[in-house]
Amino acid sequence: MAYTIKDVAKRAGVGIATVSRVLNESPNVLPETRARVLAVIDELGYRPNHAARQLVTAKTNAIAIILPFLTRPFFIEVLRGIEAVVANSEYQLIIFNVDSPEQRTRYFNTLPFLGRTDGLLIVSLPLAPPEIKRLQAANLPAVMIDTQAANLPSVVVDNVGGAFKAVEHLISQGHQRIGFVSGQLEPDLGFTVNRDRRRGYEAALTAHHLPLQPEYLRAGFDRRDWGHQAALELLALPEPPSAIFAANDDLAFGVIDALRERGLKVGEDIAVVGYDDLEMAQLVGLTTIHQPMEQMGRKGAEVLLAALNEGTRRPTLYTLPVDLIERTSSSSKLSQA
Amino acid sequence: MAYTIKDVAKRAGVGIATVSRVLNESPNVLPETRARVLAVIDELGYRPNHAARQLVTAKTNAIAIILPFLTRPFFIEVLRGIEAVVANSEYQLIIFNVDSPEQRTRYFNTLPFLGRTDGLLIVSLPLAPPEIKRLQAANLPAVMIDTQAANLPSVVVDNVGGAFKAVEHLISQGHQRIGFVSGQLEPDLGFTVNRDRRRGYEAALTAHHLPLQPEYLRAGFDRRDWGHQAALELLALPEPPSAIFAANDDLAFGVIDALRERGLKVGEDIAVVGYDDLEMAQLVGLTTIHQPMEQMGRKGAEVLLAALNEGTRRPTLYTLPVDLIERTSSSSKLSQA
DNA sequence: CTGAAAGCGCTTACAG
DNA sequence: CTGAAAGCGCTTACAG
Repeated sequence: MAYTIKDVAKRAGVGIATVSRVLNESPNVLPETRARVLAVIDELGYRPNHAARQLVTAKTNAIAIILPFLTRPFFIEVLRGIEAVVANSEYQLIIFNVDSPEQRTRYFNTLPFLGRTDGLLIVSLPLAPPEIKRLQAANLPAVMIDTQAANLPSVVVDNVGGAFKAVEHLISQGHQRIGFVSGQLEPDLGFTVNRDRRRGYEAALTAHHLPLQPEYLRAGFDRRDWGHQAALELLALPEPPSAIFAANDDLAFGVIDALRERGLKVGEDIAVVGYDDLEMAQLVGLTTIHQPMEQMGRKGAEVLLAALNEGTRRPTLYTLPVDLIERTSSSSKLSQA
Repeated sequence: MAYTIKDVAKRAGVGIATVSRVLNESPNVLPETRARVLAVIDELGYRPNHAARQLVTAKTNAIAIILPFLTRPFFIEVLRGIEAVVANSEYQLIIFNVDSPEQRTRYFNTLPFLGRTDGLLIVSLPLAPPEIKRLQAANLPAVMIDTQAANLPSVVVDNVGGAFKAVEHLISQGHQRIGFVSGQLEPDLGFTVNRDRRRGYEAALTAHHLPLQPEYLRAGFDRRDWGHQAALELLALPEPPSAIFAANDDLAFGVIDALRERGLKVGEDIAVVGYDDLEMAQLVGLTTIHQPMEQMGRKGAEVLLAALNEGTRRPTLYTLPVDLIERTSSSSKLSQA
């Protein structure tokens, strides 16, 4: 078996309390004692047992991140930001992927992270009031990212405002008939992105005195093939839109695919704007709304670590800005038609 | 504070050992006793303390995954496969991202996961003999994914064979001058992919009696912009290649960008083949080698869990197959030129 | 500055 | 089938 604190103490000729003090960098140790202990630790390759330490300190030195759809680029970027911050701390990162509503419910009912982590980072998953209560009862610091809860610090982006910017951009290019393609408005996991972005879409139209046309709204699924299908449906309309705003880049890629299939030149015959600014958006020349995804992760992790280290736990709302990135998919030469 | 096993025992009118037996599903408990204990557990919302359990059982119920470059699609896909398998087990997944050689060295020297995890999944990072020895000394089961170690179970794909397939495909389309764009052949972290794929490239040329032309080899960095630059360099050659094999899709995207900038039609004027079959490859019409990335993750996790649960720990090598996916970037109409 | 002792919350022989 | 007791490897008052 591995060496224990007793082995070190015996070999260094001190008590285990002294070894513990050296380990925990207590100032109350004579320099020569410390040196002797450190030498033995080094010699033996001793490493303190985490479980024992946890048991007595009631600290795990781990934080958990709970996120849906691990493979979607958005979440990956957020994860990357989180990881970067956590890696520079003393904490370890435990990951929980929640893909289905059942899984989600099970998680927040059993709180499997309880007692295994000192804090929680919840990405994009809205929490129901009883779930929030349960978290707080467990006294587990939590930070929400890309979603918010009344009593918890939350890091969000302005989805309504971003969508507004996107649609206003199309209007400024002369478009009057603008379709909106999105995922479900009331999805299983309770996301509000699609709804928020639609609100921005509607607000922009209204602000510019354009009519809201129900047939231009295509809410379906958060999948590229839905973007494809929705675009075909829009094109089949008696009066098809001259521009399409997709609630995320992935949908936009599906839209673009469909338009090309129909022989339309994106950015010339019809304009497309996405949302996310995935890496691929640049390659495709997609005008889109850039979200600071990695920065959301960083910010969330920083807020959590601050709460953990300094005990600051005010339920602040951090809203990160979004920007319109203009590319060729919405170039203006067509629009004045 | 949270309830402890003592609270449950007292309230149920039994000893703590009996509560423990119920918790651990020992058969030696009278059904009515069990029922009473379970009722109290439920009533109190009691949850056993992990640290205490770990301390006495010396099991953490966690496994760690160590991977580089968390955001690269390849690793994400592997991670996804791992997560899917681990989520269905009793284990939790701790993630360590290792991006720099210094970080890498530090990790394998300090083994920060030691005592925090029951097993290790190492993705793509080759281990030096002393590092392997250290792992084995720590008696920590480990499985290698996309890299191999002599004494450890390893899940790999046939990179040499995949590259061979890719180049042979180009040759079959009539190409004789085939460039090769890759990342560093001897990268800091010790990856061997680029080298392996180049070996496949060379083997295919040799097998078909084509000359190896040093000026067609462009080894630089694993970044899209290098693909871009390398392509420009190849085009500037007195006798530029008629086809380019890129060691991964991301490089291929850079290559394609450059070709388009130069006014070349990919798949007509010049052929391009990538490696990885990223989601984006389909959108771009890139012919490429498909790797079962998620499956590699699954397989690795399964092997590790088997080792953990059943104690099977034979150092088996699992080689997963790769396939050529033909798309428009290498369509044959040009090649007979 | 340092050591002996108590205690963290469990599991597991050992008796019965 | 069940309970009292020992022990896992630490940290932390408490004395000195």
